[in-house]
Amino acid sequence: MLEITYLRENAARAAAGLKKRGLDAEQSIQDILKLDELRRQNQNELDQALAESNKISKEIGMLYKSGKREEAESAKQRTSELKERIKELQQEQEQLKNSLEQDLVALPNVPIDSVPAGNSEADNEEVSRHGEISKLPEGAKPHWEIAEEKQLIRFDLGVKITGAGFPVYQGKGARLQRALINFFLEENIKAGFEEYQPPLMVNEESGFGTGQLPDKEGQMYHMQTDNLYAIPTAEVPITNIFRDEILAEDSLPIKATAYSACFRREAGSYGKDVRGLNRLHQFDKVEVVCLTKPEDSMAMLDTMVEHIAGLLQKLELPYRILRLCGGDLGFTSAITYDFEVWSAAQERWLEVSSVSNFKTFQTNRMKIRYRGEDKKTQLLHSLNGSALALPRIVAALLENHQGPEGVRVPQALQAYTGFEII
RNA sequence: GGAGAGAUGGCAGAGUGGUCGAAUGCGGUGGUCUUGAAAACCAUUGAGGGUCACACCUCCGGGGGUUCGAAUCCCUCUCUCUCCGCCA
Repeated sequence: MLEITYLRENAARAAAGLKKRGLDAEQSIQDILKLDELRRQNQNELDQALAESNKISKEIGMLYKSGKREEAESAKQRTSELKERIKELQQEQEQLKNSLEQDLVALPNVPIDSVPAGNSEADNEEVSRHGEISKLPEGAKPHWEIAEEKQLIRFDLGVKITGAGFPVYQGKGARLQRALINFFLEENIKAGFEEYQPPLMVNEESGFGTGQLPDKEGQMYHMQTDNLYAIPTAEVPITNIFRDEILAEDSLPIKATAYSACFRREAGSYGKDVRGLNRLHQFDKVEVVCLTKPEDSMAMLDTMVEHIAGLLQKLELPYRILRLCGGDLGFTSAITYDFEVWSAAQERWLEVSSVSNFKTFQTNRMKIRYRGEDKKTQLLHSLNGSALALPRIVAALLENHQGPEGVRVPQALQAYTGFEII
């Protein structure tokens, strides 16, 4: 949710920024500012009426105390009209607040200056490309065939016990998963992130906090009996840890990492994109979440990008970094870098990480603040990224590192797998 | 699943109809003292809205009600804790 104070002062800038998303928001921003104006007017009136009413009440109290019953009774008469007026004003205030909130919540984050305009993936900017994209030898296979042949991932068993999109990992496939999780966590810890193990289910409030609710309600699994949601990413519980907190300046920046299973209904996505590990209902991911002072968030974004790039390099995977265009940007993000690894057999890029700076968009909703030197509370900036999502990494590892002897485990990972060849 | 207790400021914990945004203690901050520190003492210390700044308004788990007036009374919801049962 954008800050109303920001809109008051930067209406034109905001509208220009939102245009990069292909959104003409000029009118709705004007509407919001108008509502804001009305609301404040109304509140002024209401406050005055309340002040008056408070004053009279106090007087009545004192009159009773000094035994002047009659005067007190007559003072009571005066309040009835005032009470009516207060009730009216309060109802108006409620309505104004609601519509203001509703309109405000409907606006996506304003992209920062460096975000290119554009409508779709095609307009994303390739920032850099790393590693060799080598042609695979004759007879090379897509990951799902390798996984099936070597009994690493049992899609059939997943279907049997749960359903499509819930694979069973077996033998070296399971050990590879565990190794990757450990590898990512250890690397993140080395980079200064603190490890957390969050709940895999969250309440409604947390869903609202990070913005999954109410918009993406259908994307989460919902346990109706207890009204809990299975997390689509560790971002949700981790960021919500800090909801409604005022953090001490010297605890910043917050750098958190967590492994979690992630659950996504992926309603409406079918076709070849869902083949193998490309898209699942349950998958593993190690996430990083940061909270910084406003002035530090862009530097933190760079640090995160660099760190994630390092992970992919250690896995010896060819990858590229994209700066998403306005139209491809998530609702809450001000700037996002996507990491894509090359799927050698499918001959296409697969997204494995998305690193974003949300500025105050999330923290405004969650009221995550800190107290600066001037003693005033101020909203923090939040950032997060995958470091990394496993399934597509596994797909890329199997495909890119396949050879006549089997699949080669990258050096950096061998300490975690305990084997060199799959 | 059964029974009970509770939800107040960073924490602990008073407050049962009026000057209570809320005693007290701890913690935090500033100061006095000290070579320095500790201790002691003094002062200060919730959040949000509003304002150029004040004034002023709102908030004692959420919602509703009674009343001139509610942290305090009533209704309702949510959550937490304790005991018993079951169980990894």
